[in-house]
Amino acid sequence: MTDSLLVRRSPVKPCDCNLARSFELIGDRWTLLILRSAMYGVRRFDDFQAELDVPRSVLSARLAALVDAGIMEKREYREEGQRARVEYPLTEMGGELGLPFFAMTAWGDKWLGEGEPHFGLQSRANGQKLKVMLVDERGKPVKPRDIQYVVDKKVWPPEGADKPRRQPG
Amino acid sequence: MTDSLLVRRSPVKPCDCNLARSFELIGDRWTLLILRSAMYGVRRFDDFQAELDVPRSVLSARLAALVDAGIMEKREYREEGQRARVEYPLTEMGGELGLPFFAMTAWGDKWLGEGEPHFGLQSRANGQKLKVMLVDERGKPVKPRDIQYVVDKKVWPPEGADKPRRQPG
DNA sequence: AAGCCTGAGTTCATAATATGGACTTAACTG
DNA sequence: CAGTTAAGTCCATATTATGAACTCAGGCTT
Repeated sequence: MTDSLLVRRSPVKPCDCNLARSFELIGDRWTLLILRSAMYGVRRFDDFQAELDVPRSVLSARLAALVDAGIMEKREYREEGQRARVEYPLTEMGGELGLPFFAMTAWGDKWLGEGEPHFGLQSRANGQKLKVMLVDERGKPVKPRDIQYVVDKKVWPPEGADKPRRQPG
Repeated sequence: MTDSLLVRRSPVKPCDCNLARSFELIGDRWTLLILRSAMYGVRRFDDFQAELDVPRSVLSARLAALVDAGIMEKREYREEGQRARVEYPLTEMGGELGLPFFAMTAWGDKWLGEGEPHFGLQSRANGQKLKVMLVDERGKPVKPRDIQYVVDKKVWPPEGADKPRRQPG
């Protein structure tokens, strides 16, 4: 009965890892906070600036990087009888960060929250609360104990070794 | 038929937001990469250092912060006939970042990946691939169109306004 | 027309962090 | 006893962030 295997390297090198790549793109405090606001619908330079109190020069650089990455779009728009303005809406790519962000919100609610969380999701159809889960191909929820990592079609860590100490979920 | 409402502030102030709080704790490139490796089972100082090529002084500071936050634990252990060593396993709190990280991985696979992803999850019981989804209280998957934001028990954005341009999922 | 306001930035001097390499310390090992 | 390994610390330099002030264009007011 060994204690759990000593894992000395990740099975996916950081440079081949889409999680690591994502973090390269958006894994920085201001970028994440900008995206949080964007997810709620904020779109204008000065509104991001006022809400987050981010230095204007940093905001400018971060928005440019997000546009460059395809996560936001820079767009001119014109309200009735107003001059043209700039807005930064999320693209489809950016919008789909909603799921990881909501999973992260749930984590924060559980581990950092005081009292009831302010924010949640519900079904428009029946008002039921929604949560993020791991499901199998039939849509059936899976228990944490039943989860295995797979790397390049092989179970990981290799046979004989214990499973990693922690599993998602 | 107005164009979508101009949202000028998030409905949850950053300082009251558990998502923003999470980002304060772990929203930094090295911290995220350290946690990625930790999720795969890496636990030792030099192994994090070698895998990520992170400056030792930065690694030291980040690990201390993660321990302080309760996300990792600093622990002495001793292998058979070896001297005592230090390891940094994830706590339960840290392990539960698996779900948001996996959601993020799926996003990266879709939008940044080239070719087939290297990493996935499967059911131990039947080998089925697993994915992250939004489900209602009965465990039924929900379509993106059917999702509403709720802030302090009220639907948001307020009635009359359009929904935010993008929805999670 | 002159001056004011607003949104969306840019510029720049200073402050805070990161970086990389060398150094330290405490067990073991041959 | 000298060498090695793991887990750090220390420090000079380089990079990035910060905050305040400035720019610029279009529209509004009188």
